[in-house]
Amino acid sequence: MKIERPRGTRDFLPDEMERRREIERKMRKIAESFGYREVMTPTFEHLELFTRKSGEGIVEEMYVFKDKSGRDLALRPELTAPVMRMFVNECSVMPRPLRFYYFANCFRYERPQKGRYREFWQFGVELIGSKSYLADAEVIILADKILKEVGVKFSLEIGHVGIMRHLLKPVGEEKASKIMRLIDKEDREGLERYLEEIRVEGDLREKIFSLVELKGDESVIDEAKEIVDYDFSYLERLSSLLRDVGVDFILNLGIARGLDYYTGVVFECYAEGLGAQKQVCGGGSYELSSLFGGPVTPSTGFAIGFDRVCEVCRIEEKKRDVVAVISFKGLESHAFRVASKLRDAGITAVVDVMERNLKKQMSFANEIGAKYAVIIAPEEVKEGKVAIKNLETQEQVVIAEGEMLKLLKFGE
RNA sequence: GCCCGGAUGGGGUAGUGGUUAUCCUCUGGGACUGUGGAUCCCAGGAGCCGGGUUCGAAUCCCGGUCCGGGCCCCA
Repeated sequence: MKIERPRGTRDFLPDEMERRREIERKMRKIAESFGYREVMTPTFEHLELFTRKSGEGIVEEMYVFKDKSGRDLALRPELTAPVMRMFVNECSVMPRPLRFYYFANCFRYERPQKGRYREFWQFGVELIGSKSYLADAEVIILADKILKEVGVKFSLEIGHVGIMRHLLKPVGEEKASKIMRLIDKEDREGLERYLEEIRVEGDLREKIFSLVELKGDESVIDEAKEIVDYDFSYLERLSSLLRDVGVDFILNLGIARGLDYYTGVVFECYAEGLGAQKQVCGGGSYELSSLFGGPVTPSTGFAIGFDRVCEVCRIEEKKRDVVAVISFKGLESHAFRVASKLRDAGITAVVDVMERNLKKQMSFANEIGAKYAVIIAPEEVKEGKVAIKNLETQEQVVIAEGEMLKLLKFGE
């Protein structure tokens, strides 16, 4: 009986891997051009790292296990918490701000769907240590640039959870959090019911519903000012800066987060063509450091759903040029030696390992899309020469082995 | 966790409660031991798993698994 892949996991064949690596390479390059440096954290962590951040409820959606000493561990469901743990543990004296990026697989125990897998990849950044709107601006510009550069069609929505939190101050923190969660879920009926339950009525109730509906260009800030007495200059300066540098976005004051550690600006990117799982990027400013035993450290970051990007973006894989080294029976060692020379020169060279006849070797070279065949034949070997055939033009020349590199030209 | 639809060689498929499961493609070999894409020949390889109904099940029924779509969730 065959053994199948576990549910929600995927195999990636060479064509697809080349494409994924190409997309990954572009993302890395852009992040690095902004001064972000790669970090890596463990594939599994103490369960508590994630429950402290997101609550006990998420245990249901994680791969949780005990190790042989009975420790509760979990495969990472995301990377912000691990990166912040690392920051608290080992980065306390590094100059601020810190610019980190990561590209790694994550695991969630959820029902697989289009664009949702149990093992999936996230590309993300964390900009740690600045409370300025400039930090949010940089991170948004970076996310925007990456998605544009890989050819994703998306819309960017920016909100600010501080505004709603300010409005909700009178109801107390706990109730405010619950309200934020209901807003995040877009559960308007549930919100209605809850507000009734805790007897939030009249003016405040109206204001909550009005604020949630505010979505559009910067004019929504003026409308919001009518609703809540809050310092909007942060959002105004951010909006203005983003416009100045050519980032397209809309403001959506209805964006909330179900979790309490988001502190200010939050943003999301939605792509077309992904069905229900259309969010390709989510981010915002947060404060997790103190939750993990470090000093209060304002941070901002985002995570891109790499697999979703791969599904909708335009990037094609880069095919490697290949040279097939073909030899007659008895000349295999020559073939291996010639192949080795080509490889040393940076060329991908494949030799026959099937002990096939010449015709089959040629046929195979053709099938794998080799551009050249270097043919090792008895007559030429005697004179220290090889035959080089261009498989596209069918031209063939005999040349001294030492000269062969000159004839192998690849388009670029 | 819930709802809907699927599952036949590696890929794509046909078919019917009853001999040896169809075709295409593919893979390996040969025709063809100094040269690729063509052709021909030979070989290889399949009814998701478990249970039930039946003289007989790949086919009908039930359960599970996996895939696709949707809900929930989405840190």
